[in-house]
Amino acid sequence: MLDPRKLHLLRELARRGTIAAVAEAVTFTPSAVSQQLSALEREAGVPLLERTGRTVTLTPAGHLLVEHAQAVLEQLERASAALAAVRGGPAGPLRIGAFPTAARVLLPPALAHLTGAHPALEPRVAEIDPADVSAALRAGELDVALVHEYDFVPPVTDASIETAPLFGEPMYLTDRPSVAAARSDAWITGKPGTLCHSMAIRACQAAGFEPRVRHHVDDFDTVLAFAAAGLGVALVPHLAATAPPPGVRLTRLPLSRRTLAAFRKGNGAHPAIGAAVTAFRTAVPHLPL
Amino acid sequence: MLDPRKLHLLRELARRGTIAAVAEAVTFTPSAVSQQLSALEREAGVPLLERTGRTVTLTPAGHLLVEHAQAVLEQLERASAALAAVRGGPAGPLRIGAFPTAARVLLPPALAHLTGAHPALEPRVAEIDPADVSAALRAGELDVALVHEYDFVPPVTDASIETAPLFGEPMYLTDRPSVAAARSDAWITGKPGTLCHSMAIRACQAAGFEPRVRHHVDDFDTVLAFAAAGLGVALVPHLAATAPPPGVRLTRLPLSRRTLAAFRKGNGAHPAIGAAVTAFRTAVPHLPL
DNA sequence: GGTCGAGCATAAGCTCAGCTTAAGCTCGAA
DNA sequence: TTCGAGCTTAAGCTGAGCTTATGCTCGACC
Repeated sequence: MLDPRKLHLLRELARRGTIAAVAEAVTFTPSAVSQQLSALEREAGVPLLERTGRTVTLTPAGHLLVEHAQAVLEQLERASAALAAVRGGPAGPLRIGAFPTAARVLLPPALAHLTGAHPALEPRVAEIDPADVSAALRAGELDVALVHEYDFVPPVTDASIETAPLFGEPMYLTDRPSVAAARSDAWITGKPGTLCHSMAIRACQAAGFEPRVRHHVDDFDTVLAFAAAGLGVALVPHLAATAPPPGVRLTRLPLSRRTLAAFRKGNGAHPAIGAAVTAFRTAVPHLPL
Repeated sequence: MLDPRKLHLLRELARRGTIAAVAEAVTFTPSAVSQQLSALEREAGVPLLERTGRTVTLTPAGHLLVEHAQAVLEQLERASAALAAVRGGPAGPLRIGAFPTAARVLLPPALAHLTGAHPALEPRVAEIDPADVSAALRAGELDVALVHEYDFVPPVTDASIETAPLFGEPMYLTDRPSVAAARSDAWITGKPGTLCHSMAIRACQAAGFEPRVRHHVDDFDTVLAFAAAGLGVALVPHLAATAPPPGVRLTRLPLSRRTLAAFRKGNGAHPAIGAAVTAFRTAVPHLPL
């Protein structure tokens, strides 16, 4: 019988690319991962990995098995969720990941509602950029996460992750009437690798130019302070722009950002996940949208 | 993460009813099964078994988990079948179960065709009554089995077993024009617990009487010899009635028997299973139906 | 073109999950 | 009341699977 633990390692290898990265994700040594994958290959009776020097890539058979691993792990997740549901209402630790703006604006009322409704639940929040959410969910470091997706930026596209939409909000540009009008300005974006960074780049590309990025700042309050000081222009979401500093003029753009809850596929039936999504949605009407 | 091996034990317990029977099926000691199920309960966090004295029954939560176990094991079976397919054509051992008539009539030409088309395949045949097929398939003692279903007898009804129809044949009654006309005769049926036994009982019940069963004989040649000796009447399928002994008159009834190939759900994509079903079907046209 | 470091595999050793045997408990049947 | 079928618990042993240690390969960098 195929071992789901080994299948999980194979799936992680398919996503992360190196055995070392898989080992880090599951807090094993690379040696252990290597041994497990070798054993899986032996049981499979067909090469799954191609070793070329110091790198390793999946064979077509490997990719095929990853597809099946996905289905198996999803079913196991469903079974666990069903057990959690039969154990009773939401209880125990619930690890929540959130991007900074959500952590500040959405989570306080949501968590108040959540712990009020389910005293046995122990929510634990960690800040995380949406770009890293899929990996953290798959690795079991998080149970549910708040993420956003922008126009121009592909949404979470991971077969093992499921999302539930929460709300949308418009985007604003500082001090210019349109993205095209900021063609020759200095830009303030998020750090490379974050979703906010990609979002700004893609929006400018869609307007026909490559932005000149001068400052990499993740916190939108700081971004607005920079803009107020005339250091550049930036795109900010509504939630971060309810009280702009004096001297910053915001123009609403035909761009939007959607916020979603993400969790492992098959885990949606888990009562704690359901309670969290409900709490998030309950908190949304109180937001200054 | 839930362990599929433990889930398999729970599923077997749901079918077989006692820990001792499960242990016998998987060739463990009852102690090992008991320990594994206790561990599963601990991981599940909810009672799955109810111990009342020396017997054990599944709780509702236990039954729920069995449903999920079924889905998980089916996905694992699919994954294994996909690997077997990617390994190449049908090869290796293939354990085939068959009821006696099929073993004598259908299997010789089917196996000739099978090994001719796939020399790397090593078919191994074991005679088995259709009533025991599901358990043997689930336990992994067989890979594919020939079974039959009669009118009046419910077909294989096991969520973990899948069937592929092969052929149907009419049934015959010895020395009487109809079942109703044999109301007061002595009957020859299969041994209690076999499908042939149930079939005869149900057919008589449908005709409005309870048969007086005097002889329990499984082999249809022997049955016909008994009938020729005037020891009773019997229902025989066409395949067993192509050369009745002198003195036995056969009447074709509006009853039929269907022969099917059975295998574990999810295993249908296994190349050896596919090849076997094809071979069975190829052999059917040569049968004296 | 050496040198360094990142990445993977193998060897050796150790720990613990999971099996067996043995013994005890419970309950229905004779 | 005794016996046996069935489950659990205790104790011990083996092997799967982890770690550490070591060696190999190859691209990057001076």
